[in-house]
Amino acid sequence: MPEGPELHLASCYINRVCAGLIFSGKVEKSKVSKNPEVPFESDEYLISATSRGKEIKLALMPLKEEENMHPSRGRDKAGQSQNGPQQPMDLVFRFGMSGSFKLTPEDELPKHAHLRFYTKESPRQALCFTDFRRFGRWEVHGTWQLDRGPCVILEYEKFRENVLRNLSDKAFNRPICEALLNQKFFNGIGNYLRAEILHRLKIPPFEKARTVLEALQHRKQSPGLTLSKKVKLKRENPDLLELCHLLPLEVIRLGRKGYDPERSGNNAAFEKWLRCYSIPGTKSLRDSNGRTIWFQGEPGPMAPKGKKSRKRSPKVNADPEALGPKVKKLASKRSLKASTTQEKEPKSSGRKKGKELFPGPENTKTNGARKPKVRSRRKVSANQESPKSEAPAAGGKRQALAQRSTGAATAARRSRRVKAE
DNA sequence: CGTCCACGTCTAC
DNA sequence: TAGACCTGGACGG
Repeated sequence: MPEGPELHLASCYINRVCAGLIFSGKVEKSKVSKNPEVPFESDEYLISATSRGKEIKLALMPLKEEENMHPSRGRDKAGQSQNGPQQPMDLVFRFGMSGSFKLTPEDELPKHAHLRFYTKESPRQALCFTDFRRFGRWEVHGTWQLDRGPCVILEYEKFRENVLRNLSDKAFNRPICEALLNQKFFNGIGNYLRAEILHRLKIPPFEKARTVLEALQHRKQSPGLTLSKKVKLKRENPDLLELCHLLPLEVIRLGRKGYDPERSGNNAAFEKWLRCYSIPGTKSLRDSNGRTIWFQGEPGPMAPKGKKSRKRSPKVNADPEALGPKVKKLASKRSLKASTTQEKEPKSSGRKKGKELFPGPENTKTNGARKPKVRSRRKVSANQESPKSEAPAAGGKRQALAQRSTGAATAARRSRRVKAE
C-alpha cells in the first residue's frame, strides 16, 4: 500500500469504517511481530486516523473515564499499577513495503494481521494492521518522525518552502531522482511517484537536484499576460514541486483502485494512470541506493557510469484499438525483469544494488530486452489462516547472508523457515 | 526448484 | 554505503 497516497487513503478508510464503531478490550499483537506491544485497554473507545506523508497516526480515545481499569476487573497483572482510567493513546505507523489497514469480521482475520483492535458489539469485527513483509513499524505514544518533512499532500505550502529554503542542504547534491526519495524533504514520495513526477516534466532523473530546484526559486514572470492567463498557465504547467502534490492527489482520486497488490490483476485503473513506472517501453536504471528508477529519454549527467539503461520491451500484442496517443494499453502483467538495466553476468553470485560489475563492453545482442512473457498464472488464493499460526521466520539467528545468497543458502533458509504464517 | 524483484526504511561497519 | 529485514509472485530451467 505504501506511498503517500496509499497512507492517506488508509487514514480515510479507517475514519470511514470506524465512524460510529465502538471498540473494546485490549489491543492484540501477533507473536511474530517485533513491534512493541500496545498497552491499551478500554471498555469503550473510538479510533480515528490522520496521515502525514508516509506515516499514519491512530488515535485511541476512551469514551468514558471511569469503567476501564476498574480494579475488580483484575487487569493489573504484572504489577501494572491500577492507576486511573485509560488515557487516550496515539500510535504512529509506517507501512514499510506492504502495510495496510483492514476491518474484517473477528472470525475472518486476514493473514499477517499484526495488530488488532476489536469492536465491542457482536458480531465482533477487528481493525487489523496487516503487513506480510513486516517492514512496517508502529510506535506507542508515537509522534510524527522528527526528521520527516511536511506532507506533500496535506502541507503543500510548507513542503514547498522547506525545499526551496534549504537548497544548500547536501541532500540536493544528489541526483533529483534520489533527492525525491528523501523523506526529510519529500515526505510521501516513493518509487512510483518519483518516476511519474520526473516523467511528466521530462526531467532526466540523474540531473542534479539543486540544478533542477534552483530554477523554481523564483517563479517566472510573464509580464505581458493578464492575471487569468497567468493562472491558467500555471495550472496547466505545474512545476516539479507542484507535481509532488498534484500527482498524489490524482492517485487519491483513483481511490481504492490505486496501488493495491491485494487485488493484483485488478489494478487496471492504477496501471492506466501510470505513464512511466514499470511500463513496457520505458528505461530503467538502479540509483545509488539500488532502487530502480524508470524514465524515458536521457538519464542525465549524474547517471551511474558503466550502466546502460535498457528499455523494457514493448507489449507485443497490442490491441490495435488501444494505440491512441492516450490510451496505450499496458501489459496486464508487467514483467519487471524484462526491462532491467544491465545484463547480468551469467551467474556472478553476488549482485546487489547498483554495484554490478561491468564485465566488459555491452554486448548488445545477447542482452537485455527479454520479452516479458505474459504468462498468466493462476493465482493461488491465499486463504485466511489464523494469524496465531504465524511462526517466527528463521528461529533465532536470522539469515546472516546477503540476500543475494547462493542456492544452497537459499535452500537452507527456506527449509528453516517454518511454513505457516 | 531456484532466482530475481517488489509501493521502505534502519543500522552497523 | 552495504546489508538486514521479510514474504511471495513471476519467471526460467
